[in-house]
Amino acid sequence: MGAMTRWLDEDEQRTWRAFLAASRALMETLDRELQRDAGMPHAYYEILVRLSEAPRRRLRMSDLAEASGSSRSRLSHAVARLEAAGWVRREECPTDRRGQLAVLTDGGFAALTAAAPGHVEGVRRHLFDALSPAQVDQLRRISDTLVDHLTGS
Amino acid sequence: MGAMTRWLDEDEQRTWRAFLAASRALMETLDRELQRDAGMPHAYYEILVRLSEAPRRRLRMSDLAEASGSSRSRLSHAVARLEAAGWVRREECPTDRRGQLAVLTDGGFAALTAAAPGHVEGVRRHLFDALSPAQVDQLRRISDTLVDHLTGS
DNA sequence: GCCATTTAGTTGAACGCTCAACAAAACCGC
DNA sequence: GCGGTTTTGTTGAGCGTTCAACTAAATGGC
Repeated sequence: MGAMTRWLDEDEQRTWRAFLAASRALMETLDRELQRDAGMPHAYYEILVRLSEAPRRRLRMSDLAEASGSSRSRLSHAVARLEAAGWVRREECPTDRRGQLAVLTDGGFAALTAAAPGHVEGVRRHLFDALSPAQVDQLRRISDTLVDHLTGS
Repeated sequence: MGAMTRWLDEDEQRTWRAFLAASRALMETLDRELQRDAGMPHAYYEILVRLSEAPRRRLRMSDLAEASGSSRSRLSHAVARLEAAGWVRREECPTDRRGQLAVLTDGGFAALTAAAPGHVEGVRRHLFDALSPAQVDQLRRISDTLVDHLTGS
C-alpha cells in the first residue's frame, strides 16, 4: 500500500503557490508580448533560437526537440507551422534515411532578429529588474537543481 | 525612439534558460501526473481547490478567475467542462443579476479528495525534495517579488 | 541474411487556451 | 431616472499541445 501522504506545511504551501503564480504570470506575460510584437508564441521563438545557434543553422528533429524542451509530436506540428510561415524548411538527413533536418531560413533568421530585442527587453524588465544579483544567483542554482532532479529520475 | 537593447550577459542567459527549463519541466510533469491519475489538468485541479477553500464552497466567477490565476474566458470554458463532469454547478448570484456563482458539488469534492494526495506527493517529490530549506525560503521570496512586480506594473 | 526490437518522425482527434466580439446588467454623473 | 460608461460573463473561431496509433528505417542477436 502507499505510504501516508506527506502533506505540505504552511510555508511549503505558500512557497508552492507563489512559485506557481510567479512562473505562470511571467510565462504568460512574455508569451503575450511575443505574440503581439512578433506574431509567434514563445515555444516557436525558442525553436528559432536553437536553430540559429546550431552549426549551419540546422538540427535533426530529435535534437531540436531535446534542445527546445519539446516532445517530438509537438515539434513536428510546430515545424509544420514554421515551414508554412517560411521560417524553417525541412531537409532529408544524409546519414539516416529516417531523419529530417530542420533548417532555419533567411526569413526565419530575419524574423528572429526582429523579435529578439523586444523579447530580451521583456525578460529583463519582468524578471531581472525585479531581482537582486544575489537572488539571480539563487534562482540559477535552484533552477539547475530542479532540472537535474526532474530529468535525472 | 526606443533605447538600446539591454542584452543579457552570460550569467543572466544561463539563469533565464535554467529557469525556463525548470518551470516548464516541473509544470509538465505535474500536469501529466494529474491527468493520468485524476483525469484533470492542473488548471482544473486548482479551480476545485479554490472552490473547496471558499465559504460554502462557492465563488463568483470573477473571484474564482482571480484566485486561480485565470482569464474570465478561460474560466468560463473550464467551468463548462467541470459542469459536464458533474464537479461544479452554476448558480445565479442573488445580489447581482449579471453574476454567476460556481459551486463545488459533492462529486467535485470527492474528486478533489481523491486527487489531492497523489498531487501533493508529486509536488513534494519533484520540488521540495530537491531543495534545501534555505533554497525553499529563497524561492518563496523570489516568487513573491516576481508576483508583486508582474501584477503591480 | 533474417526476424524482432528499437528509434525517428508524422498524423489526426480531442482538448484547453487566447482573442475579439458580444449581451446584459450595474454604475455614475447630472 | 436617463444615457453613457464600466463590469460581468459567455461565445466561437483559431491555434497549439497531448496522446495514441502508425510508417519506415536502423539495429542487434543468432
